[in-house]
Amino acid sequence: MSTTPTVYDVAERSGVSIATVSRVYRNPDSVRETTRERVLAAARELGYVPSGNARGLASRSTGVLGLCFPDYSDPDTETEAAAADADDDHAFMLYSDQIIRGMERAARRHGYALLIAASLKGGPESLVAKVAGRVDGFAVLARTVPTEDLDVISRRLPVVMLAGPRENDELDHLDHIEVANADGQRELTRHLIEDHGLRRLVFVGGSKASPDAEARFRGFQEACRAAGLPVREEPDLRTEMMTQAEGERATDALLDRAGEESGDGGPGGGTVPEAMIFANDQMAVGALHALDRRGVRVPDDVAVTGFDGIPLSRLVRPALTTVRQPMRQLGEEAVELLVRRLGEERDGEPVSLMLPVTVARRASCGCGER
Amino acid sequence: MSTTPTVYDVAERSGVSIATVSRVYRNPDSVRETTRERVLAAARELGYVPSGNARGLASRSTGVLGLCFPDYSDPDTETEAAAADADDDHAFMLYSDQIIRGMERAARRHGYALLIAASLKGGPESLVAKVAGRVDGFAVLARTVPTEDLDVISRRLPVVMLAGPRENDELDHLDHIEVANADGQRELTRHLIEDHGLRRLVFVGGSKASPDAEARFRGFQEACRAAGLPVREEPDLRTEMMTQAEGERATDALLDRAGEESGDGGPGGGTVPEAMIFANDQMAVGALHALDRRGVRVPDDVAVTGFDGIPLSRLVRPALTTVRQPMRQLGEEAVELLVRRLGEERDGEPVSLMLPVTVARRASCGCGER
DNA sequence: GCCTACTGTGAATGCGCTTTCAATCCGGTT
DNA sequence: AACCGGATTGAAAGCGCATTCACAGTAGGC
Repeated sequence: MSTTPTVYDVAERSGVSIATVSRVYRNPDSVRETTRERVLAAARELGYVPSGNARGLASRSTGVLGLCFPDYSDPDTETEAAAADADDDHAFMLYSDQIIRGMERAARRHGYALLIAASLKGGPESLVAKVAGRVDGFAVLARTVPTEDLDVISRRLPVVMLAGPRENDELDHLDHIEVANADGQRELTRHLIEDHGLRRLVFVGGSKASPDAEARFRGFQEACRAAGLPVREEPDLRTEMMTQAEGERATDALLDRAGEESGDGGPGGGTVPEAMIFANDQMAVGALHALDRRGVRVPDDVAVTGFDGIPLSRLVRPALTTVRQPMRQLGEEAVELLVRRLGEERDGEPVSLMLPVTVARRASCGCGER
Repeated sequence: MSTTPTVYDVAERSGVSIATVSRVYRNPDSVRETTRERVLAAARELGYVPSGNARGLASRSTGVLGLCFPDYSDPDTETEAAAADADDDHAFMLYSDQIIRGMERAARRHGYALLIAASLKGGPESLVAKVAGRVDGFAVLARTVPTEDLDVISRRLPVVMLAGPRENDELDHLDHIEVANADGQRELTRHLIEDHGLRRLVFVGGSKASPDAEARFRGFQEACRAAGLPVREEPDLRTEMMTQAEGERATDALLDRAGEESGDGGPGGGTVPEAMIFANDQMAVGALHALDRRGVRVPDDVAVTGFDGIPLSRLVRPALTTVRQPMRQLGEEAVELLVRRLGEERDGEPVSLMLPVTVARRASCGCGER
């Protein structure tokens, strides 16, 4: 590893010019076979590997696409987490993992590599500079990068925003891909109401800061309205995090509340819900635990639904009825869009895709096997 | 996006030289505050983002680490898989996902970004060139990159090999991190023998091509030898793939065989095993299905164990006793090692780490909750 | 009021490769 | 034997930034 060989070394050793060496790698057919062999042999002997940087600099393109996503987990809990191997942590990760996987695959198909970087909350623009400067284009999970930075960067290279609604008008020139949260929740709710004849529904949402959760709640509202059920202004319960633990807690809270109310004489055994609708799978799984613990049977006593379609959702018993999010596809679409932006459609109207979701009817609502 | 601004543009606009612009980004404190502000303002107005390529070229380092791992899934099954969302596929991915996650985190801690690239089987050196040229160092999952290429590349930048034993002598100058497969399986087997008093064990391994599976089998052999049990030369059964489906099939085969043998009068109810030991969790989970189907109770009638500690392993019922592989840690260690190689310990004896594993005693062997 | 010691900044060079543009080579022609 | 068109190859000019090295200011010290 004394001094890394360059085109010059290879050129000298094989008795050609550096231009020819370059051509051997870039466009092999334009070099006579005998020459090519000679160059490749020299390269092999020298241990030559073309410098991506020099290549990129000279050709003004890196062949790399990027992805910025939120940090996996709290740095604080890191040491404990390593041992504890927390469930929530695991499930959370799948979210971005799926996107990574989708992007990686699509990127490879187009001959790109994938650069990934999680943004730590505090870290300012180091992330941005690091990634933005080394890629031909990249995708950002909503709320990962400060709007201001995005604004600057998007002037230099294509950026596509993933999930979450357009944040504000400043960024509406960016391409954007989201998932049909509202549609999915509406359809799922409709299913519960019409196909299962359930009426007393409760919706457990996340914080207002989660655009996904909010969109889902809107879908819920729409379904209620369409069915002529009372439409509430707010979720029956909000949680700060959308974790299993919170879902469990929320369930306890709801059932306790219902118990008290029916205890003091509600209207006809009253307020115990027939269906508990959670804004994501994590919470729904937590709810299943809580219900199991309290001896409430699912779906016989109460139906439970989630949202996301994480793998865990169909491993639990009863398998969770949910809305499957095409996260992998989201990643793939992001790449397709970027590639298009890097090709013919350099400019052109900003695109805004909404990926369709599908309702997975499983046991926890009374459908499916078991 | 007409023409992307460069240092020159920023320099001109802010009335300084390009050297000063560069300093503002590289070493802000060396520039007077008023000047710095002026430069940053100009940069913002212009939408300037430093070119990672130019930076890397000039400073001979990229600030990026790489990871090469095997392709996620068959390209053939891609379209079906998207819909089918195959379980095996999912679980397999977790393997590399965990490593990615570990590397990403550690890399970020050290100020590096992570470049990932799955290697397609056919693709020749494109992968190598693509990644190797753009990173300061990288990790390779065993058998992902042709030995020959690795040899060339490792002369240019640090490479650490993950999992799998050293392949052969040619590569023994590479750093190498593996997981204590044999130790783990030995300890797990010892547990079954000594703590549960089980004697009639069967081991289901994978193909000989899997070094991990082979190492695990060795651990099994050692435990048998230590306990004075008969030591077999080969696993009781080998499967081609190590999937759930195969595990299920293998289980059927074993039980059918045992049934026949005891049917024709084996010695005392004889050859039905007391414990079925699988070389990985996937197969063990498949086995649980098969056993459930056949009405064989676990762990009462037979104990079952896996290896890997995939999340699924503790979601199944009964929860699977297994050996937990620290994949995330593996990723982190890889980065630590690379960083060290890029720092003080540029050269020095090749390191070979073996990460300790821990046995997770759960219900499927008769331990644990439930 | 001249000299030393810094602090900030600019000029210039090169990192390793791609990419015209032009020169050279080749076999076949006239 | 001079000539021609395409196939190969070379020469040279950057790509955008980091980094000496040297040079202006500016203080502080005598």
